[in-house]
Amino acid sequence: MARPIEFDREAVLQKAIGVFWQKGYSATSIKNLVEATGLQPGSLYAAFGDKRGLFLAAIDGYFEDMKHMIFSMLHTDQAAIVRIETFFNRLVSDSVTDEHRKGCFLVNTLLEIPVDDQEINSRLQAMFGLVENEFRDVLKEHIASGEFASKQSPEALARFLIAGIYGLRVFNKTQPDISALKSIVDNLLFVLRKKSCNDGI
Amino acid sequence: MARPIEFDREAVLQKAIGVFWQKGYSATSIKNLVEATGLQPGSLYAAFGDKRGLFLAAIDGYFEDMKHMIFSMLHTDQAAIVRIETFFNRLVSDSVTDEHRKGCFLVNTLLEIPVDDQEINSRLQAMFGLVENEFRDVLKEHIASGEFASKQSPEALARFLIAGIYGLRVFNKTQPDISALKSIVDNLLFVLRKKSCNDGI
DNA sequence: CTAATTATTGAACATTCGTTCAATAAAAGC
DNA sequence: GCTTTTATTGAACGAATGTTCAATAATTAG
Repeated sequence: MARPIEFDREAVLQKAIGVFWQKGYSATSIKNLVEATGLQPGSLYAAFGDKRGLFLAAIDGYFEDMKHMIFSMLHTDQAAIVRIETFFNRLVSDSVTDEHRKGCFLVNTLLEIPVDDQEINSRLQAMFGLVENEFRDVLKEHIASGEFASKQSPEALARFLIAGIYGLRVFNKTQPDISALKSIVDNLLFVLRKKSCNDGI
Repeated sequence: MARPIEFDREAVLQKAIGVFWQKGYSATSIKNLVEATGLQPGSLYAAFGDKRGLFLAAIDGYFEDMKHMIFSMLHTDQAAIVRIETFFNRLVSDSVTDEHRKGCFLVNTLLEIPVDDQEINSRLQAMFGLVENEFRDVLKEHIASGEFASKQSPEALARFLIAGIYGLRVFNKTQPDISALKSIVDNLLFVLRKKSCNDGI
């Protein structure tokens, strides 16, 4: 019935994610996106509305990828604590591997976008909330396993791990040192390891 | 001999810090700075060179203020662990007080500026390194006090606390909740509290 | 008061920004 | 083959960007 779309929307989106991830929203120009995607401005606007629309799509696309990675690590038949360890080990190895040290696109965005931008911030909040709930569920299992006795709620522990993820991502920006990151992870997970001993707080 | 400068350089710098802090480097325009400082472009350029020069001065000015606050809390006659507790309690109360949730200007900048900007990143690295060393010294005292027995080095523990600060600052962007922040701090400081028990890592 | 020096002003500069749209190209229906 | 529909192109738009500089104002030295 009409001329078909020539480009692969998903491929274009991945290119856009790469640019926004590396440069941030404000520092990314349409010219940058045109060059990276190979699309002309008109096609970009027809497909995504405007720069902000493309950015929102980039955030969503990134989170979709991230969600799959996280789920694949947290939903295995291993012990709960092992799954969490796996997650953090992967976070460390990914951090040192990333040569451009881009960190987490969502964390970067969270700090770049002003808090009064409700559209973006409520999205980010929902995304981080979803990850937090994933950890909470795994921590429930961990507690139920009897390997770990604490008065703390799985919710509080999940928030602690989420803050730990943030800390690692930012730390990697200043000191991309694998042994430093590993020792931070060790201290983070220490809180989840001992049977008693940790209720004096 | 000549016409004297009318404005207060320090006051202008503080205004500029406020704008850069709230909006970030890229999203801040000269117009924003002109409006905030009350200076005309020409005066701004005469005093600070260019936008980047003003930004660098803003970073330096912010760190100077921050350094004084940190030093005042970490150099008291209280026990080492109490000083660290004081620091984190202050961090939490400041976080929830900050109605614009601007977080830490330096952390925001760290995530905004690409890693290949050596001039800015080496400054930030030096600044965070200085804070890390402050914590390391207090942690040395803490270990020496005998209140805490661990195989871990004060350096590793300092890195852990620094990552904890990062984590708290980012966490506050998504969930500015005082009890959540407090529980994160509790878990952070738990690592420094028990005498033995924490060397199984 | 005059001359010299420097600060302040704000209009003007060349770019770059995000965005639009008429012209063109490519497909499908008849 | 012709019409219809939609995708692609890329030049063009006004607005905003960071920066400059000639004109003006304010001060001191002599």
